[in-house]
Amino acid sequence: MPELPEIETIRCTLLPLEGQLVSDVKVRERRLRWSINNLTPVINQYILSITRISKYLLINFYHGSLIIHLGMSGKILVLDRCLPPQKHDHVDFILQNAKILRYHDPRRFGCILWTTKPNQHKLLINLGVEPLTKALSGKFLYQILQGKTSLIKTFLMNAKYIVGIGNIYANEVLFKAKIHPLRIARTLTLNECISLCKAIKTILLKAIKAGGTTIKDFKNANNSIGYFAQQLQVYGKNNESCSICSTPISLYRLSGRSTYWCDKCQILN
DNA sequence: CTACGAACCTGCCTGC
DNA sequence: TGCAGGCAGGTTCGTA
Repeated sequence: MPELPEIETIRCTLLPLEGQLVSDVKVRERRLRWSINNLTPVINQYILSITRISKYLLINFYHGSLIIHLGMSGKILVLDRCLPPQKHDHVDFILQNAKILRYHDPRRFGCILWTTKPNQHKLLINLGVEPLTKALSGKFLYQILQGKTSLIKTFLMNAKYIVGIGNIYANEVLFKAKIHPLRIARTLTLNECISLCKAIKTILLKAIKAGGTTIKDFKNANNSIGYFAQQLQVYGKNNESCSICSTPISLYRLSGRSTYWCDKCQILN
């Protein structure tokens, strides 16, 4: 479900929980992507901060952190009081103010892991640059593309190089930069890397401002939808007219992922 | 080392 | 109405 803008949106709606004490944890289903480990260390501990690395949410305590990933279908909700758990409501964190932070994930591709050393955790090391920091520049992008024979869209979605870009935003960013998704990564020119870098930052920031993209069921922790879907130019627009040139948008399945582009605006050299 | 498809799961939608 | 098949916002793993 969620890419960087959606996780960041959820993080912002969770910020009021900073400073709260976790009074109890209820785990109903441990079998996520990895089995949920022992979460009892967070009981009677204060939430110091809630941060994001890549698509991971980190709930930080004095002596460790919860690493939370939402996979494809995960949701986090803050409930004002304890409502009866529904199907796939796998974990509740009960706060001292009686609110509940509830984790819901039908497909169970997500994870919740407690760690005392988040900086050394295997999920968080070996990640690429955060796209909204200065570390990502056109020049840097050009440098890391050298020698890469993968397709540019596949490259953008690989968190080893740049984190946070999933299928929706990879399609949108390439359209904005006028680069064909099937271009071989290393063939991009420096100028194309500069415009691609600019497109990444612009689109991710706009999507965060819009509260994320709700295609089907994305909701933030307050159960509100995001409005970036209204600004999508190609994702999910198969056969609709390109907003720039009216050419019908193309669709191709690239390694299991729907890939959308405008054949006229995005030239394959 | 790189790059790609399969696999992990459930739910929903389409078409027969 | 039922059922098979395809698809879904992510990531890791095995294989070439």
